[in-house]
Amino acid sequence: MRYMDPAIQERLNAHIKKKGLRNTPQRNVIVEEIFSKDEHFTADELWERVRKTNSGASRATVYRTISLLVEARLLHEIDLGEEVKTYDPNFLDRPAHNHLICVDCGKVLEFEDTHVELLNDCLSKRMGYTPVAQAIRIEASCDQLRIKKSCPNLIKARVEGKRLPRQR
Amino acid sequence: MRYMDPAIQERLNAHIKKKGLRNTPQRNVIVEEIFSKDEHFTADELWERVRKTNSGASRATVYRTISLLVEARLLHEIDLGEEVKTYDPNFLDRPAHNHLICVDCGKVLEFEDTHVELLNDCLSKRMGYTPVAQAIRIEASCDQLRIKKSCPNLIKARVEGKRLPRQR
DNA sequence: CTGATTGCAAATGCTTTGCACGCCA
DNA sequence: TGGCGTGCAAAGCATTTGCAATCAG
Repeated sequence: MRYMDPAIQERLNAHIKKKGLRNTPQRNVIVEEIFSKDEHFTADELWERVRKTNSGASRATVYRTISLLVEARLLHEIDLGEEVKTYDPNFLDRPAHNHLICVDCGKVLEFEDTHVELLNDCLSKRMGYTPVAQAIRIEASCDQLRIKKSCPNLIKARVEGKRLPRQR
Repeated sequence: MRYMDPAIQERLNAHIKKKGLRNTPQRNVIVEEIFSKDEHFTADELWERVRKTNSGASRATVYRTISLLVEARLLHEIDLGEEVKTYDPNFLDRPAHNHLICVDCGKVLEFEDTHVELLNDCLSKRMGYTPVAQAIRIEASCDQLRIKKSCPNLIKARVEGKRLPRQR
């Protein structure tokens, strides 16, 4: 459990003011719910979490708030290779991070790496384009599982009954 | 205009045989349509192209054939940051390519770069995961446009009435 | 007061599916 | 002949939107 970074509230207020929007209790509950954890989520998962707060906020408002936050660049839509859209609330802390997905257990890890910048520079020189943003999804297999034949995440995922990645 | 690589047909036949499936004229028309160009496409764009062949293949069969080809790993779903799914028929030629999207005109360029392999090695050492696949989308601005105030792609895109990227 | 925001339900848009018929092997 | 593949229309599903009521500033 994590408390919401005050910088989020600040930036959101700035956005709201700039756009001539208003403050509402429903929106505040949803924003609080999003940024009180560092978990990735889908719209539906967020709606479930919001519902449990008994704040009365509706599904439509959840969707509208997500759009608002994405527009304000406080929340990012990320590509995890899933069918449904997934959102990531951690870009204020780590603006340049990307995602690694374990093909064995489905666990998502965030990473930052200087090779991404090197790649950007290289493309700039070779292709005549200057990168402004990148979205990298890396699917990888767990070394520990291959070597030791077991991996704590996989065991945990099975115990929790999570849907494991499709096998190839 | 490009002719379809015979290797595609071969691999598709192998997949069909292995799965106990059958050859049909509708499916052949759709496969031919996909691999006769190196263009990325959405299901709906493909359906339009197939319709013009007057082969009588239906929209449902277009969707079913796309699924079949993705499963056979002859076609890849790619992340261009669009709302609708986009498919790329060029992975047999260049299995490790990724995509750069011009934020000015929307043009999509394919690239391969050794830094991606370096990134993979690095993650392997640092995080204990061995990458098996990656999907990289880089958004970049056109240097020529910034320097010369004009870019042939942008002019072309405007003439053709293409929808330009949303401005930020 | 003004108009942004909300909840609800209906609408939307892409994709999948059930079914009966047809066709490949 | 068996059962895979097809077209059609209906269903599914996530997301968006119209509307009237409500509420913030």
